[in-house]
Amino acid sequence: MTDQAPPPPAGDLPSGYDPAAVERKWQERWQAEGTNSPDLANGKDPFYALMMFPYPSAEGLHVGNLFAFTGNDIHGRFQRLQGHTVFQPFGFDAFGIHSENYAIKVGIHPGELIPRNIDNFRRQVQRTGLMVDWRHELSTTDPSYYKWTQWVFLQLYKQGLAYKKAAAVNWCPFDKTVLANEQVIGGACERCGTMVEQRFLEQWFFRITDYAGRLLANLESLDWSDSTRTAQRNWIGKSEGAEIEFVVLDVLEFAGSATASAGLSGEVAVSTTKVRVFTTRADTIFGATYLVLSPEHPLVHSITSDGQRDAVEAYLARAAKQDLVTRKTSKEKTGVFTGAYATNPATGQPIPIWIADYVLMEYGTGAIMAVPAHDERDHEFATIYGLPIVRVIGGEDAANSQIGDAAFTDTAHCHLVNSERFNGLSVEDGAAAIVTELAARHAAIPVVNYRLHDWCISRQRYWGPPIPITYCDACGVVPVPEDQLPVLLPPIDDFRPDDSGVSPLARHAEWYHTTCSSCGGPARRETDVSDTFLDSAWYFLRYPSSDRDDVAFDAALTKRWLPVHSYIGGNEHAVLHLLYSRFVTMVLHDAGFIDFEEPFTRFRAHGMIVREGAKMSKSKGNVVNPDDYITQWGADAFRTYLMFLGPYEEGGDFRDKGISGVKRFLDRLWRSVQDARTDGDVEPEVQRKLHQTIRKVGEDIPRLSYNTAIAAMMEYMNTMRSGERRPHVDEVRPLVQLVSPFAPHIAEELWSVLGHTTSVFDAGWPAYDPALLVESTVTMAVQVGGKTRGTITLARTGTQEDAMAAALADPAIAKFVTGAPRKVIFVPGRMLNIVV
RNA sequence: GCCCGGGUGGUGGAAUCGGUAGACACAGAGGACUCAAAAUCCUCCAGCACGAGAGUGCUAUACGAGUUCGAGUCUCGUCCCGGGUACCA
Repeated sequence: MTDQAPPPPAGDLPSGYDPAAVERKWQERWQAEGTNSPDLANGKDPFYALMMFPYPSAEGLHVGNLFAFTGNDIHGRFQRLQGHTVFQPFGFDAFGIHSENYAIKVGIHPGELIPRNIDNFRRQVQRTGLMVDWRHELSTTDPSYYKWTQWVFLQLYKQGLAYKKAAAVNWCPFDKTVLANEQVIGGACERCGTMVEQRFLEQWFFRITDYAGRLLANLESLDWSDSTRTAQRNWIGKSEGAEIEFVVLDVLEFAGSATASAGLSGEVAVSTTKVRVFTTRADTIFGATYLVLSPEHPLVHSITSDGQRDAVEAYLARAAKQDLVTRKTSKEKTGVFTGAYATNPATGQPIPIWIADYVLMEYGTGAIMAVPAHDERDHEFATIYGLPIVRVIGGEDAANSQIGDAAFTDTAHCHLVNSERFNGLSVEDGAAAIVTELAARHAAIPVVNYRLHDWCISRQRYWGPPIPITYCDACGVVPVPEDQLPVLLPPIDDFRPDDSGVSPLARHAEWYHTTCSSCGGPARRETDVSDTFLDSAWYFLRYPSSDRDDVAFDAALTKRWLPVHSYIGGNEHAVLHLLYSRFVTMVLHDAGFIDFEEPFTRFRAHGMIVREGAKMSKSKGNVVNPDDYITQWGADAFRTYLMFLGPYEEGGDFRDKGISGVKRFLDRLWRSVQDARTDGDVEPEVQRKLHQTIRKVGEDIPRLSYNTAIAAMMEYMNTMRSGERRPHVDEVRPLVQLVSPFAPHIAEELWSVLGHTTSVFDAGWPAYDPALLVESTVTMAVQVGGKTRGTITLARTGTQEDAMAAALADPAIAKFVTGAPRKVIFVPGRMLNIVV
């Protein structure tokens, strides 16, 4: 192992502090006394402190997991010290392709592997001393959990929000499996390197797009990290524009002259075929010189002219074979002419209709009006294929210049040109006026489009909850009745995917063939399992009710504990997990199961930790193993160090030697309690610093500013123990309380040494006295002409005159005051600036 | 490309409202204690210049402008690093 923790402080515990013994003792006691298990039904002031549950990998807990959990634990413990009943549950997100692929690799069934991994994770988390209520532990792979995941599916189905449609998936012909987008590297399968193809398979989808508007609008009122809200906003991608109809010209009468657009007029009949396009730039319609359809567009075959048919078919075949990732990332523009024309409704002129794969079927209408003068992609395409480029937007001083090598995409302070009666209008007014006029002719309609797609939840895989649907020849699609849940995942020895493109579940004949719950006749089970994102889209609802087998979640408990008061997790889930959770919550709200529609009142994203400036990875061999550090330094020191190494929401740099500073602090705390005296009085200077520290730590923790809270406690320690000073017990006791969220075991131990018989976490939070915070004199900076030249000490209530007198009395300052001050700026208690 | 973060000593990082830049800690140097070491405690620790010294001056928060009595903090432009996203019409 290259990632050895540095040696622990040598010697034989000079301070008497033995973290291993202390931590074992208190973990056992918490367990025995149920310290971390709140009374969910009656506890006052509920506070639900949730962290994102982990995927239990075989490698064990990553230090990044612990960083996340510890930050949540500190926040939860602090809330408890403020008088809340805090519920901090823990669970495992253990279904999915990662587990399955790993199981295939090592040749052990996931049903055997996962419980092992979970045991190891639980052991590691427990060692860390999190205030977790283990009575409510859950695993998504447990039938008593996924029974209710299937129930959630049925609720969406009942609401008409689950439907089936054919959709493209990545298919590796060698591995005979469906791949997620992230498993396709440069068009090839990440495992075997075979070029990936696309296949169309029937898949189950959730209509999350129906909720796009609400998911977007609610973001405004959520107390979430701004970066997370922005990411969601961008992902939903609202864009306002218009759908415009272009009537296709009937060219049958002159097959063979497909390229001669000049010869079109007068000889063509107007057909009833119309192409609908979506555009956000209706103002540029006079510059729309051609249309482009996506290769999958339904009109492609019917409008293609005989002369172009071979070329079009060839293009479609090539597009169909290409994998999804390559198609979406490749920037080269390719396309083919259909031979058909449509009338530009603004100019009345015929324009050619092309097919190109840069137009995506799943967005908008799958067709665009191309304006090469003002859109980069259209410009590139038009340049390659020699299509006309007509400028219709003028800038402030470039109104008449030609379009050169690049599209002109500015809109601010621009106006329409070459657009007949719309000339001179601003971009915004022009778009509105054109849409209004086309709408009057029934050729356009204002439309809002979202980038967000419906959520594909089908996985042609083994390791997931079966989708609770059956197919009956007589009754069609029949959902499994709720009282027949769960549909158990059958044990299958060979769970590898095969060439068929359907889930391995289809090979289990006994399971696959069932009876129709509606007519009693023969039926077949749906063989797809659901996406792991569905498992995690509702788990927060399950935690408080995890011991209930008759309902997914108890109504009263849910009302009491949800929405989640505080949710902490990584920004890598900023979009999908959080969005899906919000969606499922909204649906359950609309179905009347819960009375809130947003699951997480407050969300904060934590940062990432790196090690010695480099990202941690197995291949670099620089992964921090929490077990090593906890063994050598103790969980308390490890937790506190993780929180000290940088701002929690930004992450930090784990430097191996840094932990010694935190350990020294805990050693010093230990000795301070042993050395504390009960005679005499507290010292006013120390007392003031104490009260300042209580305030600072109490303000920093809710802001997740853990690193500065720890620094403040260290500062206080330096004051209290300055020069081996023997502290008064009243100076030490509150510090034990302040430290307790960070280093809970040592705090409990010292709290009991100080004579308390109950948990420090039931002792409340120390109060500070505002009157004791202020000092009678203040040190103020004195500037001359804006440059700091010295300081003066002044009574707190000192006036500007006092300050001036004191400043001028100091020759080091006075020497810069060369003449009568032109201006004096005085900020009471802070600074004085003399401008000469 | 676009969208978010970020850039401060040898290092990780402080500076909450525009008001003494570098808290706290690591590393380093020196000292006390000790036969010695460890542990502990104390002192020093941005750069440059001048000074025997106490000290004094100047320059410093990626770079360049700007606003202001005063900018790490606000505005504009540029560069670099990290994360997310990818032809979204």
